[in-house]
Amino acid sequence: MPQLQQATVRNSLLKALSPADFALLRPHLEPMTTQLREGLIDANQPIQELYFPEVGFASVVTACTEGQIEVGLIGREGLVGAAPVLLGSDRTPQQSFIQMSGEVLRISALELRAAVRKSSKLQDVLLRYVHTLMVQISMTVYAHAALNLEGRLARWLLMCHDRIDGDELVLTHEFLSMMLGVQRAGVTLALQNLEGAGRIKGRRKRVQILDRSKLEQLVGGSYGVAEAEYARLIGGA
Amino acid sequence: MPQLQQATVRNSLLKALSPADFALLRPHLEPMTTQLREGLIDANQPIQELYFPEVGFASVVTACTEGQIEVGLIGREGLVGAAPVLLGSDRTPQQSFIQMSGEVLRISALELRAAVRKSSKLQDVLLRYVHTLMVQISMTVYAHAALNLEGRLARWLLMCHDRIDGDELVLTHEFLSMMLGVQRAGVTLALQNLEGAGRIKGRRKRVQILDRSKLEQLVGGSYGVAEAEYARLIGGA
DNA sequence: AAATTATGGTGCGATAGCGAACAATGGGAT
DNA sequence: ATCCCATTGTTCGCTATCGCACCATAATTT
Repeated sequence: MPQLQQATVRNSLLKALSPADFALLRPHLEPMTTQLREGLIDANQPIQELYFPEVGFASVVTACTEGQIEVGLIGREGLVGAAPVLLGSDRTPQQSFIQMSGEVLRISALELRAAVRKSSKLQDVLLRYVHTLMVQISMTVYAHAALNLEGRLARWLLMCHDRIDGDELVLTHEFLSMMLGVQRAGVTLALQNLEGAGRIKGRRKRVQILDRSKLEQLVGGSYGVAEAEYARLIGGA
Repeated sequence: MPQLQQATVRNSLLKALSPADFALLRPHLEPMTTQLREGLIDANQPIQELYFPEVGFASVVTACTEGQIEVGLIGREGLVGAAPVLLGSDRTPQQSFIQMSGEVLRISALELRAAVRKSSKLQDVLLRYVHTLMVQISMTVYAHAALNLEGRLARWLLMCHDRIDGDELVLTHEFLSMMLGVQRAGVTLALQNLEGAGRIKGRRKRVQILDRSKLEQLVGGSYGVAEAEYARLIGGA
């Protein structure tokens, strides 16, 4: 297997590292394909590995009494498992799994911790990423508190769109309903509204993003804040 | 003014520090009384100071288009401003202000950063605290997504109760309604329900906690997770 | 003591989303 | 080509909460 080149990785967190920091991680990055719903981080279990998504993305959810609620989305801009491990906990009550299949670069928690100890610059970048994740989660609170289903759906579509190539998301209404914590029929109606307004185009198992700016009108500012923090602190790709 | 003693501070994050780490911070801690609604951290402004609450607590809110929504609560267990500063951002899109007046120990961001650079053990403790804060915010997402007003109110009361001495909270329905992102009349009804079930006793501008376990029944597991992480990672006080 | 303001209590129509059905449809399997 | 079933579309009554308005009561000021 050819060594990974920083210029060819698609994860923008890895891209943003200094060449020296990337070299620290490179020997320990293992490419891996991911399947829909594949678990990456289990709740309250020691975290053995972290994952830099290259294609596809993962959800971070809180699993509570009934059903799970998504709190964050991590794609090629991030690192799944970063928050607990970088903050010094070997586990977390949250859970992460693949939401859209693709590829990740896996690294053992041990090696990541060692690399971070060697390079404080590396630690700094990753901690700044954790900050953007915290902002994202905070905006998710806002979205649930202030937006109706249609608005939350619009926000979710925008965030997914950022993390894929092209304009077409492959997912079912059922799936969306779980992530947003609402019933499936409600998703169908909300999607129809979005489609009627020319914001998206729905096909079976597919949602095509037609007009991002029209979607952004619905989210009451809950989209874009975390993204701006990322651009400011990590890199403006 | 007498030097602060670690044994007599009430902030449990300061208490949890090693004596050497506390000594690093001590010269820079300035006691300060706080007023209701006093701003501690402004949104998108350089953070000059951080605050260890001693008495009272602060809210972290996301200010968006319309109204602000509370995402977290920081009292004598924590450090206001910890998340952005420890994660390497000099500012944050969120805002923090005093929710219940009292006392804080103020420290300049400059001095805190310097101390953290000198002692990685100090940094580790503070980062673990940031982790617990992240968990708290995640559970706030869950609360908004899965609980009705009564449940969210119960959770909020429990969290406040942890951060005060005694059983009586001084606050108005109006205030609660802003924090929970609902209308004032709804808070009145929810409080009446809680009171009818013997969980609390309401007086004008006052809410007395009568039965914590009955309150915990309403929150669907959204209370306690962050607190358990704190006990596990910082100290079981 | 009277006036004023802040706070809490209550009622009513409107709406969003739930829960639970059932119908229609498209695409993969055989 | 046909069948089957996952997926999507649609409907209906129900409940929580909103938005608004109005009144009651306590605290504060004069």
